[in-house]
Amino acid sequence: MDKLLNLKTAESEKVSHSDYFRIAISVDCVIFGYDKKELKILLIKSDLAEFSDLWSLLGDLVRPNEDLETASYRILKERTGLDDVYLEQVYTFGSLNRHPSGRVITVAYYSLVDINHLHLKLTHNELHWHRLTDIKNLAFDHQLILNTCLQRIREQVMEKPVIFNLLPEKFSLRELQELYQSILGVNLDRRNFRKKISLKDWVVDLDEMESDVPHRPGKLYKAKVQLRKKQAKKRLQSQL
Amino acid sequence: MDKLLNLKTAESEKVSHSDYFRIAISVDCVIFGYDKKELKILLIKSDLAEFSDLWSLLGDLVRPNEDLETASYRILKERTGLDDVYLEQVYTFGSLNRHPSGRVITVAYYSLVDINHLHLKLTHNELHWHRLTDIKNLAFDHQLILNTCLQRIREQVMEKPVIFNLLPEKFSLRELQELYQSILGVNLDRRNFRKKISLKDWVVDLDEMESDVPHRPGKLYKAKVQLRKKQAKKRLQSQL
DNA sequence: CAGGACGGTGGCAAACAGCCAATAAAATCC
DNA sequence: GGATTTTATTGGCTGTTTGCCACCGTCCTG
Repeated sequence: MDKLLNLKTAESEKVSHSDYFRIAISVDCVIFGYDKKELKILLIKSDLAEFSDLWSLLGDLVRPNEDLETASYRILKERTGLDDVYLEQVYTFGSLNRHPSGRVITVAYYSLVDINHLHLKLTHNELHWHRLTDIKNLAFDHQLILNTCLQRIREQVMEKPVIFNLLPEKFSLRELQELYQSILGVNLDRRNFRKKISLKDWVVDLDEMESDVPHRPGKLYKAKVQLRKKQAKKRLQSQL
Repeated sequence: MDKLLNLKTAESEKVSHSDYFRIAISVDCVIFGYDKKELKILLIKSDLAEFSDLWSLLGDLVRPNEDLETASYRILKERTGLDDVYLEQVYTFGSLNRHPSGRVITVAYYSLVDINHLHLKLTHNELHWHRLTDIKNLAFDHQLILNTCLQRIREQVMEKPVIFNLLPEKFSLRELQELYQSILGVNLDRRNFRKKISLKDWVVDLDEMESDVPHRPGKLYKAKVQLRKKQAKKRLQSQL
């Protein structure tokens, strides 16, 4: 039950109505990319003195007139220029002291983008891709948020065809396998991998070959379905 | 990135600092129980005129000095008297118009309680257990929240030993199977079920028998591990 | 003491998952 | 252009898991 107008309980414990509006809410996006056979995360230099020289996730406060998804898409659009990306809510973090400037509850989303298909405005904000394996100390509780999102994506990557959002439109099975290995952190048997992928019926053979590779070129494939913004919304609504 | 003190972006779009504190945050608990071979949900009569005669989930606004889990436990304690329950965050709902009285973002939790081991204060608040199959129109977006939590519990019930929170301490394998069937909405083969449970190593044979049953009594078991409040906290922290 | 309800148990077949190696095609190097 | 390197492509064997099925025993009730 939500109650705004019925504050009997609250009043009896000396909490005034306006106190309930002393909590701010933000979204933080764990933006995954994939390049040079490594999983990357997009981070920005923290703008808080407490965390000077630390990196943090991309996020912002939620505005009174936008819903959570809209806020996430806004952040992604502002930072990456993309607005047709895969985005999924993961978890909400609300510890009392997670933000040094006050009470901020944050809703974490993960996002998957094709790192080579976007051109960041890297000019005046310190925005950079970091290898997952290099990330150590993040500002706030962003390390926890990142770990939680990574765990979620690992769970989902074999269940739903989300992974293709990290790849260019055309890709070889070798590239796909290397990406899976980066995400899961294990090596996969090539033949078993190809069997499993073909069973899942997620990719379409394009009848084209790689070019500009220093070895025998492989066949190119594309994703059969691409889970993106619109599809994600439909999916949520269908839960009703 | 969270920003409270750096509101350049916001100001340039005519959003003042105080606007960010016009969003309230609540938690809503989907409290599952199990009785008479049916899955039940604990609901309360909505106290909003807009939703008169509709039932709603148990929830309340989050206080400025409590974190999300604390708020959920407080609600459970207030309503059910229990404070050692299994509780898990599921999803956060933040549509603009989900609450008729203003902007309220709510974090949904599901909870599993032993329905026969608690004595509700059913006196002056209209608080009742409802059969899952009877629930039709809930207040707010609570039907969506319920469906989302139900989906989550269905995903988790074969993965983690959470289900025992719905049962009394001692139970027979038949009771356990019937509970699984209620949650999953399917019938299970008895022999396969028993094989699978014994493989999972979640239960301990108590060397006791059912009594007061109008048929041949079965063996009684108890849960080997009980995921409850303290364990849940440890689990979250270990993600760090 | 007969009937009803449930308890307890295992084997067979199909699908799936993990493991392994040999040949072919293209690029590079000399 | 021949040798070398790198990767592509493909299938069968094996152990494991999953799904499906039926009978006899025991306790209770009437």
